[in-house]
Amino acid sequence: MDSPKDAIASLAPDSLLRALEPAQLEALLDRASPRSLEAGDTIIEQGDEDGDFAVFVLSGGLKVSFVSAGGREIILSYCRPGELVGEIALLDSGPRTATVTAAVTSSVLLLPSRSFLETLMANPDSMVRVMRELAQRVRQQNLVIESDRTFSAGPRLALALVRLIDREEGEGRLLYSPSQSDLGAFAGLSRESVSRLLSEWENRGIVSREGRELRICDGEYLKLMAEFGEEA
Amino acid sequence: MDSPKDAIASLAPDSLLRALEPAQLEALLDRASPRSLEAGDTIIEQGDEDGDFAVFVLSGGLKVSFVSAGGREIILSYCRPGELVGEIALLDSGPRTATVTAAVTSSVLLLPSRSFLETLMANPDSMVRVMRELAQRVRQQNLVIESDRTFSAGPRLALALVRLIDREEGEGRLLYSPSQSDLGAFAGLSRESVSRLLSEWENRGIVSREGRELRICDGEYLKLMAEFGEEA
DNA sequence: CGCCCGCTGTGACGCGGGTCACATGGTTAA
DNA sequence: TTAACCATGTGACCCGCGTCACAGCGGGCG
Repeated sequence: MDSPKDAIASLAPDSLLRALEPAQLEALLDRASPRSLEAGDTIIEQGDEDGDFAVFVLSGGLKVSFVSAGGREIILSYCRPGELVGEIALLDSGPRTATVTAAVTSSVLLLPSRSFLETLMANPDSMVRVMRELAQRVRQQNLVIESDRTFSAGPRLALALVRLIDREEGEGRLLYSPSQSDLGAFAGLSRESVSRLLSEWENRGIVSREGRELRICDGEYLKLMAEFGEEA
Repeated sequence: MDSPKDAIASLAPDSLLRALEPAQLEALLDRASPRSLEAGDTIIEQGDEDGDFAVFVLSGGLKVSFVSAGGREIILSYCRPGELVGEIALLDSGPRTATVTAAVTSSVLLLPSRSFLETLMANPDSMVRVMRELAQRVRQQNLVIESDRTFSAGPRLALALVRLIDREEGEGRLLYSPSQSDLGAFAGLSRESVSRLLSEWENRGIVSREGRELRICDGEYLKLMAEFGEEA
């Protein structure tokens, strides 16, 4: 069987829900609704006022994005199994500011606001974990702001790719197969620039493409570029 | 007298430390060190490994910044009284990624990691507040990323100014008197662009300058520009 | 006083990358 | 098959803003 509990057990040991006491986990799962998503399915929509739940990723991967004032899509992050999404609107009870869609077939757990907060309050340890996750997110965003402001197109795309590398699958596989438009929205570039950069990198042997699949050949190089800029 | 406790009492009612039980506050203050800062004094340095304390702003204002890979300064935010800074390194026990200096004469409270966390754990309510503050920060950063990516120089500078408006002092006063370089580092612009924009806005009556002091005349206009772009 | 240093204004120049336009190829539906 | 659609390649153009260079101006200090 593939009950939520099994899925949780297979996650990283420091993942949020694994921090809970069995009894509390049980109680939380009782009130949570599991849900399966096909690639492209939307689970949270930008602008929703009644965002009374957080989403916990059991398997697959979610894409967090919003459309900016200019009408362009901006992809903020991709969430992996074990991560929590949508808890921000829940914490400050504001409206949803981003849309969350499945990047690939995924299964998630919808945690209703009330029971989620209750469980947290009853388990300070897990609260520290949530705070830690928020802290990481702030750090990650600082990186993106730095990258946006100080680097040219190459390093920015490099950062986007590095953030997409699948840490489970070996050999430079990505979390999913993004279109060039997606990469652009993630890196803050136009689709055309992405296309030109990828061609160049393919020639240099940094990435390769088999069909529509993108493979990272020299991840180290990309990491250096993302951190230090064009000529590392 | 102006003991920390008095200072705290004068802060916004939803501020973090005011959430504590009197006994807990007492205990925390016992282990905290108050500190006075002159404008320009540094209290946290980017790269510090032993960042075992958070900083609570009692009065004045702090500037949070770091120097990017390109050597340019990036200003992430300005902290007002009642806000907490430097808790991120503490939560995930990473190194300090930003430098914190006093923008004006300020008084702060240094909260040692241990007692801070202990107090939080003992008071779930205050933990929720910290989470809320982190959530706000994430939202704010999303805004900055959006602004960086979709807007030209004008709206970006507008956002920087809006973020600097002093909500206490009426009449478009700023938190402090930033140099054009500071504004550039905050908005992600060159010093020269800031200069040109401010001149233009002064002609249009949107801002005014008395000496080195910058005054916001039409804050609403700036807010619109920051949110929707050049021609609002 | 004269000197230096930091902040500020302004012109000229160059280039990175966004935008537009169009071609190609692969995939689905009629 | 043809048509429609989408993702992708690529060239040409253009303009915003960063960079460089320099000038004026306080203000502090020896």
